[in-house]
Amino acid sequence: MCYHFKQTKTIKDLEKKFKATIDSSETLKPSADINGFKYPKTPIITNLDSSKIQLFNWGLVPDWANEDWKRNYTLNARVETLSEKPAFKNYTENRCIILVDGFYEWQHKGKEKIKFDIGFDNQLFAFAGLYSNNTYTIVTTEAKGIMREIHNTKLRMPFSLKTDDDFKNWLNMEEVNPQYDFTTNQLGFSQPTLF
DNA sequence: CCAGACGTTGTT
DNA sequence: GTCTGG
DNA sequence: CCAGACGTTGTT
DNA sequence: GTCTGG
Repeated sequence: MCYHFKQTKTIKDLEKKFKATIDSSETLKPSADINGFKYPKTPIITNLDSSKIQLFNWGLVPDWANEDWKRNYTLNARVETLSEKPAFKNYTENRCIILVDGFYEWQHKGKEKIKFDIGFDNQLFAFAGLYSNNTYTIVTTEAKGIMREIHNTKLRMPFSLKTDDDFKNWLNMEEVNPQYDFTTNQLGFSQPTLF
């Protein structure tokens, strides 16, 4: 799963990395602590117009949902069942990528929980996502590589995209595999990295 | 048949 | 809106 | 979809 | 076996 990530880069950095422009009327708030449970607006790119960076709210709300829709439960979407779930099946072609430079997971060690900052050397990358109206969900997949050590209870990780081809393939419904050669940074302890 | 769900798996 | 548990 | 009913209508 | 309430 993925409920906490960071997007600390500037508009200029985003535009350069993703070869897209952001509408100046939008207010981008770089943050090292983006919490899904607050349904924040964060930068994404949709397959409708990949030349534009837009700000959508995290937590997908289906068209038919009423006002008490629990967005907590649509922060993530399992890639294995996207086309089966009522909340997601209509949106499997509403592809988007979520622009980030890292995310957080807590490794369980006995009773302790150790926080990790995970990414690709703090460089911008993206999560695979789906959107409905102005909301999105982050697609998750089975944990691989180092994520199996860190997210050692649920064994899930965000479906991460790193290269221009990855971005394009996800948006165009082409085959794409998640990247998982993450760099990690243990927070709150002396040693900066593990493994 | 229809009311109720529809989703994921948290650190605080 | 569609699916499903009861 | 499946567990559970599936019957009648007495007074003792 | 078939119907139906939940």
